[in-house]
Amino acid sequence: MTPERLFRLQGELSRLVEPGGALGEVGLVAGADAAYKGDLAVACAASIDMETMEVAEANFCSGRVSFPYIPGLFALREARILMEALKGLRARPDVCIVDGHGVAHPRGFGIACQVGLALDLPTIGAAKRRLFGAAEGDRILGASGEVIGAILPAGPGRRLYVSIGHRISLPDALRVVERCMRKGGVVPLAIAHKLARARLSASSHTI
DNA sequence: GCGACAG
DNA sequence: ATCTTGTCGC
Repeated sequence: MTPERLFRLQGELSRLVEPGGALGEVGLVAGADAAYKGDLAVACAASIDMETMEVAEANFCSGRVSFPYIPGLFALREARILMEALKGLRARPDVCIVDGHGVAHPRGFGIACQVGLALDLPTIGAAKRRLFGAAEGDRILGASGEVIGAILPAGPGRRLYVSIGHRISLPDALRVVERCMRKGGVVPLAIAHKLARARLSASSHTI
């Protein structure tokens, strides 16, 4: 599998992304993230109650990762383990926020798209740094004259790049993310991040 | 040729 | 992302 083949595949798959879909009432919003120690990875899917912003359920998946981190191919490293963590949740969340980009990607198919498409789940990509596209004004991320995402202020000197993953519109994605915003960042992602790191630490301390 | 480059 | 001390800001 050459890099060129992977690039072409991402481009083809990007056409399967559903940039809309009716996102009804959101009761559970999941956050998906992973922590690493060498090639050992622990992923956490944290389901958050949209009303209280409290953890309703959390599921983990640990394993070895073989693919290295390459900008643009992040999904090949982390999508599988994130999906396993998500599939293990007893209650299927209404939408999932993934730590990474959605369509704001060189080939329009970031990790949020891949996870959403594979699980047939509405997903949102939320990244702390830009990968593709250019800021158009203060709040819009665009490319080739198209809006590919939004830029949200996220604390002193910090920004959040939001783009759709699958089966959701950008306005709906923004509505969900903004409701999840706190001082510490995006609650579902912050929780998933914290729990993944805690689980990783606990497992590595086991003899 | 040079810079950019999710986690 | 992860490895890590002191340090700047509220």
